[in-house]
Amino acid sequence: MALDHAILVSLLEKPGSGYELARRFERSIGYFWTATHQQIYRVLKRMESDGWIDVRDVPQQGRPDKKEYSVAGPGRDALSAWLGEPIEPESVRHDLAVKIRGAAFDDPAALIGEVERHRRAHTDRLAHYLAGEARDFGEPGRPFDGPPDAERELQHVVLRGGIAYERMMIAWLDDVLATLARFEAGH
Amino acid sequence: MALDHAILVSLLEKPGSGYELARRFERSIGYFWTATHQQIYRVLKRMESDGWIDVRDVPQQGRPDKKEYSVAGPGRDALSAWLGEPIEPESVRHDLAVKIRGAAFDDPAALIGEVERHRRAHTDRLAHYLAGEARDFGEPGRPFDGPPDAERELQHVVLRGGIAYERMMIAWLDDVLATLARFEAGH
DNA sequence: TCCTGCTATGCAACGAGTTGCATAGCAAGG
DNA sequence: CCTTGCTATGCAACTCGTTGCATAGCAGGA
Repeated sequence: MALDHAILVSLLEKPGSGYELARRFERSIGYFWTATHQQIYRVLKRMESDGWIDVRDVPQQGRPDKKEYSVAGPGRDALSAWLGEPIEPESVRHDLAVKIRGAAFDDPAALIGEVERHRRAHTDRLAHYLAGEARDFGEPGRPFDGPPDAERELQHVVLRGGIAYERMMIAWLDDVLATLARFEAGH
Repeated sequence: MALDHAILVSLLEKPGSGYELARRFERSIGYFWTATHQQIYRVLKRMESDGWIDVRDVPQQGRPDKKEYSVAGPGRDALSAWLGEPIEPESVRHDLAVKIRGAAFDDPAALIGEVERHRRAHTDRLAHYLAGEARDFGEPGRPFDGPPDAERELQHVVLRGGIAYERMMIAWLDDVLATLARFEAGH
């Protein structure tokens, strides 16, 4: 179970509250891991009582206080141990693929709108990734020729993975649309 | 929740027992949906008591009897209704991406072996898909120019999606390996 | 003033998914 | 004969993930 580890990594990149983590899981981390605030608060509570993370009460003005979490020694060790052990290739769950195969027993053409909707979601996300890449990793921001920064480089390669995934999906959804079009009424 | 619907689609493609379904979920269906025999038996029981599927006891020689399930009217209706309603784009969970970003706080080069292992798993799966494509959708098996068979065409487009996914993953893992190599000891 | 909306945290209940274990018949090999 | 292994089905316990709801302070607009 990697939610623990996803949270640890995020807190190592930058300490923050449960709420802030939930927001990150809607953005950057959300590109490869989803979690609701409920899961996050529950895991934070458990990791704190296990001594994996430290809490610090931060009073704020103009908004409610927050608890800022940061990774403690045991948390770092747990992450390190997890990094060292092999994980299984992810188990896949593509609702849309189920729908496409199921469409053979219904009206295939009726699925076109749904597929187009998904295609839009993927082009939107691709645009979002590309904007993020230009902002955070664009040439202008890197005029110095210092030593490579591991954190930055590794974030970039993960983002490139997201970009490759979205491009692949868009191309495939075009393939799906072309296939569905062949079954349109009258043919 | 689409496990119900994945099972319905599979039973429409071909009626079978819980055990046979479990095997399909290790093969063709498993390319886009995973499920253990426990989940399958549980769902079959519920769908049967809801009248979505019919059972038929099939005595066998040389092996235990089996219960063969097939889709009944209400099951077909339920599938049809589900096909008609929009679904959310899948939520992603990539353990490997978490590990890669986490590696910045450990030894990045130590991840190389793990990434290579995943790369091998993906090349194996790609080879498997391509063999299946050649077997089931190769030119020799389609010398007739009749009307397009929806079931077959849609299975093929889903398989092409799997192939595109594996190719994308292999290319990305090469990118990851090149990135990790830059952090190797001494650099 | 009241309503809406954002930050911030949390409980309780439920449903889905995982893991360990159990049974039972039959085949094949040592 | 005994063990291993495959087909075939299932229970029980547990963990993980989702959903609905609740609280509470403060900001901004109608």
